[in-house]
Amino acid sequence: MHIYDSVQKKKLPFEPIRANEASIYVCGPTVYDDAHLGHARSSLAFDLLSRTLKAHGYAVTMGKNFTDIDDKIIKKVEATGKSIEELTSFYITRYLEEMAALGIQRADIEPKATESLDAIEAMIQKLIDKDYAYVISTGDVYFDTAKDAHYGEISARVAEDEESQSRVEHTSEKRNPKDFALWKACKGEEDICFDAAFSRGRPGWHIECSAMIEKHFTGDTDYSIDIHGGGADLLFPHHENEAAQSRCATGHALAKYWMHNGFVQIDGEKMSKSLGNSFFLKDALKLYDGEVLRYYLNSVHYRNDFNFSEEELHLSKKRLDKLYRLKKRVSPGKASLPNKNFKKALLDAMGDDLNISIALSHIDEMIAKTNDALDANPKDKALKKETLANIDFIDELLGFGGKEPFSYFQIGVDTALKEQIESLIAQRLEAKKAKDFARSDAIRDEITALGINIMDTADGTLWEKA
RNA sequence: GGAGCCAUCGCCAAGUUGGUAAGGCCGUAGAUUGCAAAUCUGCUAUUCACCAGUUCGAGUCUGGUUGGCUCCUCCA
Repeated sequence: MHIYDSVQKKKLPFEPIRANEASIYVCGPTVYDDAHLGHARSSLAFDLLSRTLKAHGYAVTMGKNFTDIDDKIIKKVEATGKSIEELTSFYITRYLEEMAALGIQRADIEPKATESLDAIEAMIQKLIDKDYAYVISTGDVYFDTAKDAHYGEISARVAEDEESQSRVEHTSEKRNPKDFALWKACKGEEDICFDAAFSRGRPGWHIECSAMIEKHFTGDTDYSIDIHGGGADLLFPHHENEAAQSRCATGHALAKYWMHNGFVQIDGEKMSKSLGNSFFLKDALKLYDGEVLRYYLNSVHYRNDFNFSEEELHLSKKRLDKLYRLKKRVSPGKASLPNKNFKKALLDAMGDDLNISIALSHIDEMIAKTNDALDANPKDKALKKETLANIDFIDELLGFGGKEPFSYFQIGVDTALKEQIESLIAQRLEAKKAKDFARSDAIRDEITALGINIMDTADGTLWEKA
């Protein structure tokens, strides 16, 4: 299996620290607001990575944090009058629910910053002791980038360029403009802060991840974890700083491989709060089924930017529908074993840095071939069982196709409507039997007007929501 | 101003070490159907933003041009 390392900028064979094991840590959200499609894409990308590694036989340990202490959270606390606990646990719960709707498997370790303060304080203290960090008069603690010879290697940033044209304003007693805060001392008495040896305050953003990884993963190996993931915007400064802290504190590298997912864009621009073009996941899930969203958001390679459009989403659903129509055709029944070649083709495609496009094309090919064979021999039981197993495997590896096929096509149809449809179909059948095609077509129009498509098959009339 | 990514059919989108353009949607012709729908089959880029170069051979390598995006501030 190969993955693309965004530090070395090339595809590398995946050789984990420990044979047959894979540890992944992904930067999770700062929980001060609802998740948007961009969060979904990142989660989806690393869910796919985790599933792929598992299918390739690795025992995966996935860690994903929640940043639950931060300026933005504090602002929101002040604005809403809610407690920080109340606020963050609300968004964490919602985040987990929404991700579950997308079929994302829960991480094995889900640390929160506020529950990792001991590890954070310990790591900062270690950096101070080793003289990689310094405390200024306000009590803030900064990382001294000049002391780290390897600083800049993660994001491949030239050391000289930052000063003159940087958009960052530097004030304070920082020794170097690139130095970043490990700990921010509290300023007012009302501030939300915690006691630490160096000052009363709260952790900087970057140190959290390093400390949590250190706490939950690190052993006495050359790297703390195998793969560190996150959005492409985290490469600098977040991951650069994480790597520096961990390297200097622990004496070994943070991650063996770094993977970054591309952005979700709206009309060709990055979706972000500041541009005001965010599409919240909760709103998307009101309009579309989570599985359809998952299929759509995963249909483009994780490293590419993803231009979201509702039109494309609908087209994408058509492709998923075909899989479920096939499933309908081979259901109900018991799955046997997936076709060996098919399974291998999917594993190979996904094993090549998650080449989802190739995987999907194999699925489409399998669908066409199976339909063809079923047209020729509708009672091929062995094929039906194998097909069910193929679809089970798709669900395991890619996370779609797992629903009961009849219910998939009835999402959003209530019981009353369902009864109405079935009654109309029965009436139409009567008309057809009497060869009263004018009437049967009129009934079909009536059904269509309800937003339902029907199709006559050898097994009777089937219907699905348009 | 600095750093990087990207540009493939009407649309979405693959394309390891250069070897003669996957797949899906749409469209179209046909099989099937009372008609549809669904399903299947055929057709649909001599060409990969543009220019020049290396090569027997380039979408794939090199240089340049144009256009788009991202990072350098919180950000998935």
